[in-house]
Amino acid sequence: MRAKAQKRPAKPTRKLRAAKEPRRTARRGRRVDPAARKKAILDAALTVFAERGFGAARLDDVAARAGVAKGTLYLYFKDKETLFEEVVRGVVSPVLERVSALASAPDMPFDKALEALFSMFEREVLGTKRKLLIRLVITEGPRFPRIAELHYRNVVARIMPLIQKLARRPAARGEVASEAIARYPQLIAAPLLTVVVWDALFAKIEPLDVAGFLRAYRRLLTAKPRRSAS
Amino acid sequence: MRAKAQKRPAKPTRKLRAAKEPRRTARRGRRVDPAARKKAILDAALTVFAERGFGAARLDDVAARAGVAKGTLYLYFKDKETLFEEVVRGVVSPVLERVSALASAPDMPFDKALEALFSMFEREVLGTKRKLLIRLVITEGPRFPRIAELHYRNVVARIMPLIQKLARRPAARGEVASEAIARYPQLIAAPLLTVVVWDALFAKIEPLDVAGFLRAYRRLLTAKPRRSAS
Amino acid sequence: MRAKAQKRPAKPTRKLRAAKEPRRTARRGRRVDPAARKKAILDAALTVFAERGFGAARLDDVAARAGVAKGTLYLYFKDKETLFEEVVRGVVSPVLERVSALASAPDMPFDKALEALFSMFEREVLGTKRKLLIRLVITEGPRFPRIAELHYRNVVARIMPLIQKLARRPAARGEVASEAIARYPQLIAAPLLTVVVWDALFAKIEPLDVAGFLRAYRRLLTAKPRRSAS
Amino acid sequence: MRAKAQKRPAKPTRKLRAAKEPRRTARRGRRVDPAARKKAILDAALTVFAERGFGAARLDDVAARAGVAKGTLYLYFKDKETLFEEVVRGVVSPVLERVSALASAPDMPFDKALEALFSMFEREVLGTKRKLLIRLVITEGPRFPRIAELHYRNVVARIMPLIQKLARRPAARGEVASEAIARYPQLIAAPLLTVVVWDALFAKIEPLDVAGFLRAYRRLLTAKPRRSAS
DNA sequence: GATGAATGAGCATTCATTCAT
DNA sequence: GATGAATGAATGCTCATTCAT
Repeated sequence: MRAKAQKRPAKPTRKLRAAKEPRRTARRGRRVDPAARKKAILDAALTVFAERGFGAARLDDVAARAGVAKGTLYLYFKDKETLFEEVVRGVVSPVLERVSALASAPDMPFDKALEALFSMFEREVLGTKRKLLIRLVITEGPRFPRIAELHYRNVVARIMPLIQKLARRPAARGEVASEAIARYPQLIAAPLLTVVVWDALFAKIEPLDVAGFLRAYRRLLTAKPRRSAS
Repeated sequence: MRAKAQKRPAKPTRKLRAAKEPRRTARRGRRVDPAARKKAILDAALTVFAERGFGAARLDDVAARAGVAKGTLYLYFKDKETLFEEVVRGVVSPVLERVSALASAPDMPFDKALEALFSMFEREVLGTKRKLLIRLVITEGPRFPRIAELHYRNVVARIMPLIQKLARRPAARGEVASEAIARYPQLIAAPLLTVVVWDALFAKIEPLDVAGFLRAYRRLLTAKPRRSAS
Repeated sequence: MRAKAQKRPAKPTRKLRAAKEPRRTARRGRRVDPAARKKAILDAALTVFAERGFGAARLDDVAARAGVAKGTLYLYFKDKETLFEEVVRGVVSPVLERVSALASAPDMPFDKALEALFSMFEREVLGTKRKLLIRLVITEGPRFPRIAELHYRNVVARIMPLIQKLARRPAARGEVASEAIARYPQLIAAPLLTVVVWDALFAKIEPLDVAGFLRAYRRLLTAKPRRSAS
Repeated sequence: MRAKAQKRPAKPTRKLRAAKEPRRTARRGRRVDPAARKKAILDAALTVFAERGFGAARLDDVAARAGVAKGTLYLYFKDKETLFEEVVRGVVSPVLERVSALASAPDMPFDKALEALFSMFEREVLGTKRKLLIRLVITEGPRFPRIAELHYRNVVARIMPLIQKLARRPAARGEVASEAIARYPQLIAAPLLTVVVWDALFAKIEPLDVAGFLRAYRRLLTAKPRRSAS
């Protein structure tokens, strides 16, 4: 009996209460712009997913927070996974454009570029719900290879070359880190990651002076070495 | 997401013991040392929690991997959360001793100390299941304030002063980073965190030369500035 | 994001109420023989499936009727479909043996064999819950090709040759129907089907004298024609 | 059961109208005749109900197949049950007239009448969607007493007397079955039921020669006994 | 009249926890 | 002490029904 009969997404199983099932209510549609509603759901979902992780997040909570009925979620997203994916996708893209803009700035000196990059991060990521996304990706990435790949392709694979380009500009020559950064662009991510993680875990116990920390890191990257280090 | 988490042999609808089959009567061979059994459970739990996160981890899996019955878990741990906390606690402590040892080394130069610290990390953390713990804490910390605090107290609050002490030694004076590190010991954690996260997310897509990356980072920290930093 | 991550039967989604989820009760196992319990579930399921059809049947009802918790069903059956299949399978097999016995009876005259067959049907099928199964198969067969096939293989393909064998025995020669039955063994099923359907639909409105009806049918089959019919 | 019921194009998460796209403003071309629309819905519903059974049938599918919006169904029918009942009612009536015509034919010999009746059945029922209705009634009748009653009153209670009348005509005297049929008009239904069920379940595995089968059955009914039946 | 977005009750299935053996 | 069968709360998803447009 591995029948499978005809194909149907979920279950052939359902309903029929025989004869007099009441079938209740149904409030009216709030007549909201669908795009706005979709955004509300995505926002709510980002928060809930970030708070509890994909697995533990309850769509009931997402719906409640978005101010819609549970079933409405399924009008906009096929299922929990799809919702999750769209949350990830949606949060990332706007930032990417900013980064690209930076990289194409004609001849900004390396330290200026770094400063711009880091402060953009502070403003656009740390200052918003986007920082939740980063932890979410760290958290769920390994269990959802697609999420990791998506991020690699959309974020990592795009930002790293930009960083390398910056680091190799003539203006950067002679700074301690330019060579190292060109080879390990992860050096740029390291402090940002650290800030996000520290903030999530220890902010309440001992807040970190984010701006100071990032400034200190930038100095490391742009210092001029005496001779050659090590 | 089509992500369906780990592969496990499709649970085969437990075969009912043919009603009156003998039942391998006795306790089962040798009486296992309770401490060993507890350790087996903790080991299994670390793996399972790391693979799936706290929420998605199933105690069935932990029990199976530890080779005990599900009920047995409850003889050793009050509940899933307690087990989780003990996992975290148990993994961390051994490393701490190593770090303390480092810090008390009489007058190791800063760069040597850093090298020792990083390579200890490579060996004792990245090379073992302990790296799983780090992601686990990043992942679950915010949802388990106790875990975060525990970590802060046991790890962060102990290691940071050591680092600061190292960074302030006379031998470190004159290196670009010494001042910065003394103020932001998180600078030491940054590359380690980065390695752990990169490895978990992108290792398969584009592996990172961990040793090289850490070496490069160390160079940043120990470079001698030309005049003054910044 | 068609990730699919690692394979896992159902959903990677679950649990984690963060920290203090009560987790309640849990009555004791009734210490019933597993085989008996399985039978109780199958019995309950037959009734419920027959009452409402596969789709509309609620496992809650099955569990309640079997006197077990809902989760217990899943200890014995992988899912609703599997339960359904086992219900079908379980009900049919005992009857088959009876039929085979009939067919192997040395040289019972055709009319005796028919009488035995029909009265066996009355006793073993109409008089029991097995009659529910027949309607269930009619009802769900087309939507569950596996059920139909299963039935064909296990019931139809086994009974039809027996009937043909009976109809071709020398003792049957000369009776109106022997030739027809050999060619269309469905002739034997026709009255039985009719009884089952009539009973299910109209018994309350106008009961059918089943024994009389079947006797009348048998007479048709065993009458001796004057010359040749038609 | 792996059975997943009918195949339907995986519902593609309704594409939201791009927020302010024109909206094909007007009513949509020609105003359709309400009666025609009702008929379209009933036709669609018969198909869908027959394919999946009442419980598993989805009004979404009915609406789609009828080419109307889901809400429109409720302009024509109070609810799913009412729709179901009207489907049943609507399909049956036309056939009844044919049957009555048969019965009132002055003195058609019994075997002719039978032949006419059976071939009418082949043509008007088996050859059309009406055969779906029969299975539907068998399937859902017990759960919808109204449906069963309706059928009894409209079909059974009307056809049976006709058959009895035929069977009692002088022309039928002397045939094996005439007496039996007069007493058990279900004898006439038996082969028809059998054909419908066999066709639904086993047609693909082993098709039945319907015409041959019905002819053989008619011979049984019209054979002349040698002496006296049994 | 038509529409279809929104609603929310309903149900299959999972899994932490208990407890009789 | 150990076991694992049994429990039942929890949650993703479906779909009949409503109602603003």
